[in-house]
Amino acid sequence: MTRTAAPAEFYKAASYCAEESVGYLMKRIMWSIVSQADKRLDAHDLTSAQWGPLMRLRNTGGSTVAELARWLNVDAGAMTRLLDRLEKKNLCKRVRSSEDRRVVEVELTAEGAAAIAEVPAVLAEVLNGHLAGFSKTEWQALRTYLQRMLENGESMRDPG
Amino acid sequence: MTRTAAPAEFYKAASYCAEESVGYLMKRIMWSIVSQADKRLDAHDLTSAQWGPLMRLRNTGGSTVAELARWLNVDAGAMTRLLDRLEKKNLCKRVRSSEDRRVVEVELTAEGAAAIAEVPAVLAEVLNGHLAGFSKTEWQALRTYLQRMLENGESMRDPG
DNA sequence: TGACAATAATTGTCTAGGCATGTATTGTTC
DNA sequence: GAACAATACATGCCTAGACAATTATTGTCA
Repeated sequence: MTRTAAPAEFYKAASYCAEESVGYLMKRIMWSIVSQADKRLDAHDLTSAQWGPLMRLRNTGGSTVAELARWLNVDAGAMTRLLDRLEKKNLCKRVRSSEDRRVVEVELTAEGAAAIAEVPAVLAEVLNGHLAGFSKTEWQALRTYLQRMLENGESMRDPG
Repeated sequence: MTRTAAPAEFYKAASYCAEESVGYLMKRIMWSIVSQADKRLDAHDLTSAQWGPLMRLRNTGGSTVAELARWLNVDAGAMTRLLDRLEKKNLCKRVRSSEDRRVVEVELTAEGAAAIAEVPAVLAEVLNGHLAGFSKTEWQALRTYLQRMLENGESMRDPG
């Protein structure tokens, strides 16, 4: 049973200022990363919401609607409709499972695989660009900090 | 004229893995922060998209549609419709400017101010929770890293 | 086995954002 | 002052996500 650290006291209600919070900072960094990745990928007619599930399909070699929705942290209904759009563009294919007839298996088509071929290179380039000037030590420190924030968030959600 | 640092090479196209990237980490932290703030605020019938402009109005003591859209990094059309919804709930009020008849000035109503009264406390609490166990030095280092990433993103966007 | 819960996928309805277009107003330039 | 660009706001149409309800199927347990 791990003892959870007490919350920090860096931010106070009375003097709270959005511009100075790590939340707003991260939000702006995400805007920057997503918009730059989108700009480099829009020739492929793929939106930032669309290459997410396609990449997941590529990495896992096939998945299901529910698993994709969980991994991308979106509603199952939203995933159904996103897959509708992807399937209409022939980027993925849905097949009803024979073992469990509730689930629908999703796989990447050849066209879908071609569409995301450049995604890893673009993401790597954009991330590396945002980390320009970082030493390896600094990069690792940043990842450790982020990992700790994520774990703190999880223990806030679960009954502490 | 500041010399821009060369992009880092932490991520490579061939071995790119979403789970290990700082981008996916930050995305998950933002999910965690937003969902926990929303959970603590939903009694007030305010969505995460709605307290943003209201807080900005509170901090600036009034603004315009375009300024709000710029600050929140959204489309002016989206802002118009968001303000439609907020105005329908009597949380803000729009008045055509008399100096420049193109602009519409937006102000917080008393009801709107009441609705966001607890937002700063909730945001401070959620952020502090995610920073549990951080020393002041670590928090400052994190902020510096994030600030540098943001600046890197800006110099990628502008002609380098 | 039969009742009941749990899970998977879908659909309807809402909020929400992006992009293109339209309209009114203001600034600029000749 | 008239033509033109620029700006502010609004609207239409699309993608997208959240929530609730529905249906089909599977698992569980008395």
